[in-house]
Amino acid sequence: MSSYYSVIHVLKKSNEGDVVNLRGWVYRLRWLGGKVFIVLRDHSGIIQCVVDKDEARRFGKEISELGIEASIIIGGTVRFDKRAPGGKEIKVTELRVVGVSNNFPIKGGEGIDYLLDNRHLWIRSRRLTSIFKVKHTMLKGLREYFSSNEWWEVTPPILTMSAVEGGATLFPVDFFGRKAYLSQSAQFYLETLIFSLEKVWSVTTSFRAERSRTRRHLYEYTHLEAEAAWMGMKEMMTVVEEMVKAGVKKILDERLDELETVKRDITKLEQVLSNRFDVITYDEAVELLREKGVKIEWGEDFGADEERVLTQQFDTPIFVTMFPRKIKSFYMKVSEDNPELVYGFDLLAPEGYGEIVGGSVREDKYDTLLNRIREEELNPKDYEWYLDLRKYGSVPHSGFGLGIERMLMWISGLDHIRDATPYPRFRDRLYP
RNA sequence: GCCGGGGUAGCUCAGCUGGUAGAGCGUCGGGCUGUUAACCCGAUGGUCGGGGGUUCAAGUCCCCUCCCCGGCGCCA
Repeated sequence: MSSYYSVIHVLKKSNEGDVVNLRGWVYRLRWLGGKVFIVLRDHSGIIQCVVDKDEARRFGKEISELGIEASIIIGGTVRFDKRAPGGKEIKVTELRVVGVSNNFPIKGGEGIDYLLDNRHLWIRSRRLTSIFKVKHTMLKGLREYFSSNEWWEVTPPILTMSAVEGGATLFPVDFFGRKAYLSQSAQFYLETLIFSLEKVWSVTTSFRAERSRTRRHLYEYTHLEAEAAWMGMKEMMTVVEEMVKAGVKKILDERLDELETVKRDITKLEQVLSNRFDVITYDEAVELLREKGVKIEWGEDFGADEERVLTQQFDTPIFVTMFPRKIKSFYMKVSEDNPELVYGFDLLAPEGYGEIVGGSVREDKYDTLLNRIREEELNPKDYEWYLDLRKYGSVPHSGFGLGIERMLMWISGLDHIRDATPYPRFRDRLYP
C-alpha cells in the first residue's frame, strides 16, 4: 500500500474496478454470516467497505480486532452497487487495524450530560464535524472580505489590566503576583492601532465571567472585532452587512453538503444575500414592539423576548440603531441631535437568533469621554491610556464586535451555542 | 443571581397513596452471504447523587447538601 485516497475522492472520482487504498476509522460495523460490512469514515466522508466470506477468513486476526472507531487501513477495488450508501463500495482485499477500539463509549441515544462529559469522543460525530467545517469556511469568508477591502489583521493581547466596559465580569488571573484579567474585548487595543493602520480587525478569544444560563452564552468565545478611523455609523454598518453576507455566501458556495447534514434550510440563508438588511431605530423598535402587544418602557433594553418578537418580523438580519445612552457603554458617542441617544448599532439575526453584532461610533472628544467615565462612576485612572488617544491626534472612528459562535449558530440553525465550538465553556463545565 | 425540572443498571428511562427494584438499548455468547442506528435466540447487569431524620419497614415521606438540564437577567 503506498498512496491513499480520501473517501470523497473515491466517491466522486473513482470508476468501477479501480484499486484504491483508504485509511480512516470504523464508523459502523455489521456482521452478516461470514460477511463483514465496514463503514469507513475519514475527514471527507463515509464509504461502505465489504469483506466477503472467504476474505474474512483470511483476515481472521484483523477482523477480530475490529471495533467502532478503530483506525484502519483498507485496500480494495471499487464496486458500483445501488445497495451501498452513496452508490459505491469497496470490495476489501487488504485490511489492517492500526489502533484498536473496544467498546467505544458513544453508541447512540445518550443524553446531553453524558455526551458533554465525552466531548473529546463526541467531537468525531458527523454533525459536529460538519459544523466545524462550516465554521472554518465562515471564518475564511470573513477574512477574505477584510483582506480584499484593505483592512489590516492585528493581534491584540488577551491578558489585560482592567475592564473595557464597567459592567461585565472578568476572569482574574495571577500575573506574577499582580492581578490581571482575561480580555473580554480587544476594542480599546484596536482603537490604539487605527492611528497607524486606520482599518484594523482581529479574531481573539474573549472571556465573560457572568454566570449566564442561556443557550446563547459561552464563558469563552471567538470574538471578531473591527475598528476604523474616519468611519461613521452608516459606513460601519455597511461594512458589517457586506462582511456578514461575504461569510454567508462563502458557506453557500462551499458547504452545502455540511448544511444538509445539520439539516439547515438553505432558502433562509439565500434570502439574506438577496435583500438589504433593514434598519430601524430604537424608537421605532419600541413602537413596533408595542404594536405587537409587548409591554416595554422607553429606555429599557431589549431582552430575549423582545429580540425574538422583533426579528420574527424580518427575513434578514436587522440593524437596530440609536440607543438610549443609559443602557449603553460610556465610550459610545452621544448624538448631537438628542443627548439621550448614542450612535450605537446592533445586528440581530433572524429566526429568533438575536444579537450577533454590537457596534458604535466611539466618543472622540477628550472632555466628553472623561465626563462619561465619571458619569458611569468608573475610575479615570484606569482609562488613562485610552483617554490619551483623544489627546494626540484624535479622529472620528467606529467599530464593532461579532460573536463568531453566535453567527455560526444562526447560519447552521443550531438550537444551542455549545455545538458551535469544540469545547464549550459554560455553566462551569471545564472537563474535558 | 432568580424561577422551574431532574439525579434509579454502562446508556435512556419506568417505579401510583411507604412493603428492600423493572424495561429498552448496550455488553458478552450463539445464529444468519446485502446489512443501512441490521435482525433473531440466550446470558449479564444496581451501596436508587451524598448525609441525616421519621417508621416495624424509605427509591418512595421530611430536612440539609452536591451535581445536571430548561428559562430569565447580563451580553457577542
